[in-house]
Amino acid sequence: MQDYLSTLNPEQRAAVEHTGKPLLILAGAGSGKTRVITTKIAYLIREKGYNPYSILAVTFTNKAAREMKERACRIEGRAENAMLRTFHSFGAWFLRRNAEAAGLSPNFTIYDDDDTAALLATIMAGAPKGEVRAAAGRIARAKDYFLDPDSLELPLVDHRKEFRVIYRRYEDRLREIGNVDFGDLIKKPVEILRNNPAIKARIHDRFRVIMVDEYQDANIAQFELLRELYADGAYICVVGDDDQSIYSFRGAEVQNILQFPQKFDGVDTIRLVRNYRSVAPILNLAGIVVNNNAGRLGKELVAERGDGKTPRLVFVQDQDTEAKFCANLVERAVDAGGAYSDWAILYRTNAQSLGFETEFLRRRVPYRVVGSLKFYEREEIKDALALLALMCNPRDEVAFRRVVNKPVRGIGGTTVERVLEQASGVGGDLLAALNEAQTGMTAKARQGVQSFLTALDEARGLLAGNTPSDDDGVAEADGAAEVAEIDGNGVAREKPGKRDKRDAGEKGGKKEKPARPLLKGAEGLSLCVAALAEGSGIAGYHHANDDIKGESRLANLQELVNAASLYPASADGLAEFLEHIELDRSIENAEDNETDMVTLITLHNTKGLEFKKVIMTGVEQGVFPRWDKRDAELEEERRLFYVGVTRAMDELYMTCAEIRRVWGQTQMMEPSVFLHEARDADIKLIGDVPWSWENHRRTTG
DNA sequence: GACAGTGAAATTTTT
DNA sequence: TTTCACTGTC
Repeated sequence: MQDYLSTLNPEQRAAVEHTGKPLLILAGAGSGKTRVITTKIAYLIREKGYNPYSILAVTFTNKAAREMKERACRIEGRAENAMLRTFHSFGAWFLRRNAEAAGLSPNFTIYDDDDTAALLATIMAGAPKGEVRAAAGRIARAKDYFLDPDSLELPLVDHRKEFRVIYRRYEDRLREIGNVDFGDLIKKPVEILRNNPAIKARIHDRFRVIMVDEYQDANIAQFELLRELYADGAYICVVGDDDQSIYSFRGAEVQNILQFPQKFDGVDTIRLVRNYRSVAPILNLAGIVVNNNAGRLGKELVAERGDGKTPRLVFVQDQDTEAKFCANLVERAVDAGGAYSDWAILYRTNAQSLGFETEFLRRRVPYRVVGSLKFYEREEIKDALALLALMCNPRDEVAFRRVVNKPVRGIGGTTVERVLEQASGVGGDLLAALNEAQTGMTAKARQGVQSFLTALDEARGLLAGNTPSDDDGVAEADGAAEVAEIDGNGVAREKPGKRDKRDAGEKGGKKEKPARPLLKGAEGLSLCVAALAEGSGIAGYHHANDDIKGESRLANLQELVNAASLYPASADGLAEFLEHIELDRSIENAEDNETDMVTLITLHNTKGLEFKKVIMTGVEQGVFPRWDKRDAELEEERRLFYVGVTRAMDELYMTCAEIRRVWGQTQMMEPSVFLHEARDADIKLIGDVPWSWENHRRTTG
């Protein structure tokens, strides 16, 4: 009758049916972890009578969250109402509903790492960009570890006493602006729950089941959040694999999973060690290498698939040979009836993808590069998003600075600083301050300010429930501005030219460019986005750049406009759109999944994925692991090796080059220490085995 | 504010 | 080698 349970193995089934005490599921690679979680959600609803509404399951990636929801719903439709989110998306959800308790307005927007660095740059005026970035990183790390500017442990992140000051000032500025950064999405909810018993009681009342996927990647702040969310009598279940912890450099704390049994009362532990993904020799190799790590919980995976092809270690001359070898291998397999999508090329650093791309392009081997799509990091997209953010929150200093004089409208640094100063008089509203600051400006600057404010106003007017404000004497300034623009400066040709273009659109004069291309066919929120991009001049500015450099920035803006059409044209819709973009930057390329292509991917990005055939490239000392890795960091690299190897289902190849060009210099390479550690595994050597490898074998083996 | 020229630096990065 | 941040000039 419960046939959805009958396909589980005994341990999986025990994990699914477990209730009561806190549960730690140690799930090795390929042991059916996602299956267990999704089945468990269905089971709790169907068999244990839990209201789906009372179930919270958190993951780290949006992709994982989506997949979990989809799979859980396939087993039990009511899972639709369970809350399956990423940690950060849950934090944002919680924070919007309890913004007041954190001294925030619910219309806050979320600063990404770039925004954070931009804000910090205004605090660390004059500091080199690298230093600002580093400090921004340490602030993020401090928040990962749940440390305040006045925490005693802050020196563990940065021992310099200036850091405390900088962190404090950063926090103060962020509060004044009324926005949050990624770290706040976790840290603030913890603080709210600690300081507001009523809110905490409400949350405890609601969430009776808490589940966490990839628990080995949780940081301290996330652990604290779980602790606050967890109510007496509720059920908590975390799933993870200490051997796959590869993000400690970003604050993930392996101790969370290692210490879980000590941190919660009466924890039950279930190990999932049957691997259904890889053939035995691959799993054996992975196990032998990761066994060199100390401080593991320790588990031996069992290859349910049994024996299979022996992993190959391929010695190649250099990186060009390496790329050719990969292309050959793939082509030969495809000629024999295989698919391109069976294959994945793994590398340690993004820079290594270039060689493969060049070779694959030349050979017409179809490929996709995972994770390199930086759509939301593009200048034009960030500009448009800053305009939208400013509309959402007129106190957003970072957004304001970014777009106030782009395109150039005569608002220089001095004016910007003056406006920021004045803004404190109008509750931090930078647009109001800008409007007021016009009195001291040249007519030209005033014209620029007017068109900027008008554009924002018009776009806001396109949101339901808003009408453009019709005050401020916008009309009066126009006449004077016209005059000023003409007698403005020596670049006589440029200014009138721009005006011509604008007029041409309306009068149908010049045909080459439609005046407001983005507005065509826009609907929903995209109408607002398009109007803002056009009206602010950002679209025109980047279109001009396209003409010169042959880029496709206008097309990218068009993409953004299209994406917005899914949201309602309202203030809430806008906030939702911005939040979605901040929290989920993965671009779902529907074609990618359907087209037959080789996957090029960094080792880090492969977690959670599997491929029939994997080529792990650049397995050389200095590249993987990098030179500077020792102790704990070396162990993390080793886990990365483990993750890479265990992605492979049927075939694994590892390539090791004799020489490699690094930053234009040719270097002699040595096989990775991980390969030496693997030498007791069954591996087939291919190519010219280097002297050092044989030598090492003789002396140690 | 846009440019050319110079010199130093160069991971991984779920959110 | 490439990329970028910084500097000085127009």
